[in-house]
Amino acid sequence: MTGDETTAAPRARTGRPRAGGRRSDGDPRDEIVAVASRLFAERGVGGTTMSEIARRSGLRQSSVYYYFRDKEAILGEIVASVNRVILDHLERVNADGGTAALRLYRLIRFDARQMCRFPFDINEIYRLSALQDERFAGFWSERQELNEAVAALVAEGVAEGQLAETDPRLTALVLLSNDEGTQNWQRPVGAFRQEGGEHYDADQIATFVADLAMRALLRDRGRLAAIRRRALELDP
Amino acid sequence: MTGDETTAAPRARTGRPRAGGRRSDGDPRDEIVAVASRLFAERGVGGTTMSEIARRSGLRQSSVYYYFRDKEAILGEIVASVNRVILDHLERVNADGGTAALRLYRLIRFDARQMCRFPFDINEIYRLSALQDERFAGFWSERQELNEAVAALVAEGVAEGQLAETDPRLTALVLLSNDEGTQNWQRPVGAFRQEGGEHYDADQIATFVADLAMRALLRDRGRLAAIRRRALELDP
DNA sequence: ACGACTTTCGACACGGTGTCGAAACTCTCT
DNA sequence: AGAGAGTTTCGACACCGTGTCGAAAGTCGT
Repeated sequence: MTGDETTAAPRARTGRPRAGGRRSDGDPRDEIVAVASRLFAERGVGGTTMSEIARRSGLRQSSVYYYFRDKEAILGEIVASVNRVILDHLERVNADGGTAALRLYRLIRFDARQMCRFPFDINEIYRLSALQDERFAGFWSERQELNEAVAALVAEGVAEGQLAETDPRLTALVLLSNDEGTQNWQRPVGAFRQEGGEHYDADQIATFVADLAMRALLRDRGRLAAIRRRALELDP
Repeated sequence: MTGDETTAAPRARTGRPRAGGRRSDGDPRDEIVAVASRLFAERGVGGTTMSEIARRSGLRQSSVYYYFRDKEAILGEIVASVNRVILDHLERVNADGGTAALRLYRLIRFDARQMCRFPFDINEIYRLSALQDERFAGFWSERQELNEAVAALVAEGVAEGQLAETDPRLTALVLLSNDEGTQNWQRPVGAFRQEGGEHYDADQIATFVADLAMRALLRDRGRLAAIRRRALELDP
């Protein structure tokens, strides 16, 4: 949103005026993305039509193709930052320091909570983006980066003697799919919810998932309570 | 397949003959299901058209609607027995007896291995079936039955003193989504495969997932090796 | 031979995707 | 002031996939 819109009348827009006289409140691209985000959350990507996105954006169906090549291009825009959030948290966690076990706990708990709160079906996104590797290359390389970071933390914890012997690569895969699995029990909106998660909030679920992971991994499980306490201080 | 096909010429089929002279080798319903299974595994349900199912079944596109109301009806037929397999194993495991921890290990390991080998994307199936609750009610009630059975095993193990204190309901959810997560690392066919799982076979992954689960849950992790050994004897 | 039944097909309506060319404006230059 | 370029939007359309409908083309029984 530029300054124009909040004070004087918005400056004239070039281009053909819209039918029905409705003007965009801002950049049509941003509005399309916002509208599509809500629809993807409610109905999934497959259940959302370009016509509906256009209609709710105040455009005709064909106009959307002026800004986006296709529906997957809109999706790409929306999910471009998904992994960035958890990778930024990883950097923060590593910058804060602490044992590998503490940092791992913080990361897992953060990721699980984010997945609980994530409005989109991550599995649908995985599958759609897997079908178009080139266009979602960034998404996958970031996801791989996260996997490797978790595996590295696990390996570090084992080397420190705080974590018991384990295969770091498989462990990372399991931990991250634990987090993703939470989407099937609790999500802000969406058609599908498996019974069971609705009695808990995102924090409870995330803390539980992180606890269970550390119970599996810690050589001395007596240390879990202290790790949890410290993590909750650092990431309320 | 009836006896007719293997000896004498197949008995005349009523109804309009197929274009191109090709005859069905058996029940057209069964052939449609078989063809659709392969296509759903390769391309996902969403990526499979009724035209392609018809074509590979030797029919015209509209003929498929004579046997199935729509694509989801075919899917329903295919997945009708998915949960039955793991529920049957649960019955077998309970009939065999043994501690709750042993039975839990066997169940988790079996489910994870089944998920590795399952050609379809379980998450796509979840989402498609969630959108049509009435038609997939059986699927969901069986899934819920499995959840409750796992929760009950966990509760029993805690009561026996073999498993450490935990929330049985959340634990069941985590364990089963561990199993499902394996689909993203290894599956017989399918477009999507997250890097990491390809170096392991289904047995290795399943045993690892079961091990990690028990490491989290067992009060005395020293018992894990004996449980694993016993489980591998019972379920090679 | 005829009618009932079954299985299959062709034609079609409808909805969704995506393209194309033009409408309807703004802006700049002469 | 007018012309041309550019931008944004729209209408029309081709194509594809779903799903329906009525008829074709058989078999079977009376």
